[in-house]
Amino acid sequence: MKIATFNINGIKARAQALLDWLDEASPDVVLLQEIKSVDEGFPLEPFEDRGYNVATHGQKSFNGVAILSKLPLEDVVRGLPGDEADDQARWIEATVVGKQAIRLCGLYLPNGNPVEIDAGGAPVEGGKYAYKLGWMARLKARAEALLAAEEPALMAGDYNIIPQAEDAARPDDWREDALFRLESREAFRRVLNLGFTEAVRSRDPAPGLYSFWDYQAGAWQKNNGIRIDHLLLTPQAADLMTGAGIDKGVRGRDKPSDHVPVWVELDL
DNA sequence: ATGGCCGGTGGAACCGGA
Repeated sequence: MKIATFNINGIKARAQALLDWLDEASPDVVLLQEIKSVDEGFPLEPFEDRGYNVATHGQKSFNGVAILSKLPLEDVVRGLPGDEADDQARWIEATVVGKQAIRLCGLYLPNGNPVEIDAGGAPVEGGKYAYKLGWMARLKARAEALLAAEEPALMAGDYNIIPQAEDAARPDDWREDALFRLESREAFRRVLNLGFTEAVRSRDPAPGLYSFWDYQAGAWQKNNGIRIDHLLLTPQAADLMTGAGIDKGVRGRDKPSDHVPVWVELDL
């Protein structure tokens, strides 16, 4: 079973690009981020024509996540638990059943910029950086529950986290950015250290693996990228992993997203 | 060497992204 994550940056503007990639990569499941659409605006027909079931959790203009799956989507849950006041559409999960069942969580973690911290270094309450770190604390709680189930599961999506310096072409440019600041990396590490395996890095230790290249300043042409899209597997899912990769070439096509698909192959 | 974008909204410039 091939499971991918792809920040599509607008499903209506990117439907054809996504369909082209689906036709050649044939993933069984795709976790989408930044659909930038309400549920009713998602163009279902071409995906259903290709045999995908679709579950969406959208909102107007921004954010929005979705799952495409060739297998039926069961027990769909929308929204990350832990804050009833959070109305941003950044989390969706569902179960699919192959040889065995796997719980799939798709996420669009807040960017967190601009970083607002007070004189003592604490994130300013109500600011975007505090929202990011608070969201990551909620993510950790959900991650602990997934691990406690001791079953195959994954949490994948646009984490907006550069885990280590080798995950950026120019790490010095990101030192104080919300994607790479120490608090951000520590929060990501706390989740990983619960016992997750990050699919791509676990299989390839090489630097220079990126999943995002900015539209600005010729970032793609200079290969000035960062790796911020990740697939985190529970031990029971990691034991089934047979491959993982990044479809870098997608970034070089016409009208691309600024992210590319990242995928894992599981024996189930 | 330097600077460089894009989608959505709504109907012109902004907002938000990373």
